[in-house]
Amino acid sequence: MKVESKYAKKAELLKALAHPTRLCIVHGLMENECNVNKITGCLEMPQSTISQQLAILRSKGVIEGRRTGTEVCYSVSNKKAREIVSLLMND
Amino acid sequence: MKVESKYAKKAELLKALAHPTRLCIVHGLMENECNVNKITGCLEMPQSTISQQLAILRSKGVIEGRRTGTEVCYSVSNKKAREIVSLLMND
DNA sequence: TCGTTAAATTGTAATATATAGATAATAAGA
DNA sequence: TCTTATTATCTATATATTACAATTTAACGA
Repeated sequence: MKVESKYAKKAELLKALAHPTRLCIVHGLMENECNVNKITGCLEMPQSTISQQLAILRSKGVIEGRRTGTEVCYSVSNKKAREIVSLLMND
Repeated sequence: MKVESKYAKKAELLKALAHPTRLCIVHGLMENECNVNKITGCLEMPQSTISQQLAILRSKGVIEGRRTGTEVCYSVSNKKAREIVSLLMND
């Protein structure tokens, strides 16, 4: 792989996490998986905004959701993301 | 500290690193400190572009430079940034 | 003081990202 | 099928980021 694209790829993951709302979502999901509704309540933002941030995290492979009925339960599926957030938030 | 601002602050660090050029610079500086000129040669970009990225990293406290004569030697001054980049790049 | 080298700053156009309201899709239950 | 709950998508707008050329600043030696 070319050097540039290696860094580009890695930077993509950081970029996915480099936003207060998304960081908060991922950190929250690391402790307990939950649905968009709960997150929405927590973050005091319109549902569409949260849903859009979840879509970004999903598209970058950071999280994944499984649907049960009308709800979607999200969890952090990316190990590297998990490690980075732990490292970043521990203190 | 408010929860939002905690995440905002942490996200700032990630944002500083979340760019291919900046990530490359920091990773490079972790192995050997060097001046802007060398980095410029490495990355094949105009000097002003590199200098701008260095300014961003500096302003976020990721790196610091000490001047010797006409040159400025940069090094990674932020421990957390160092750890994140190691974690991110190791594989 | 001039000229040279190295680096920082500034101006600006192109591009990307964030946000929120409105609307659509999906699933379940009456 | 109609209604409700939950989540996703569309669209418009505001804001931020990025890249580069041009300019400026800083340090040095002749």
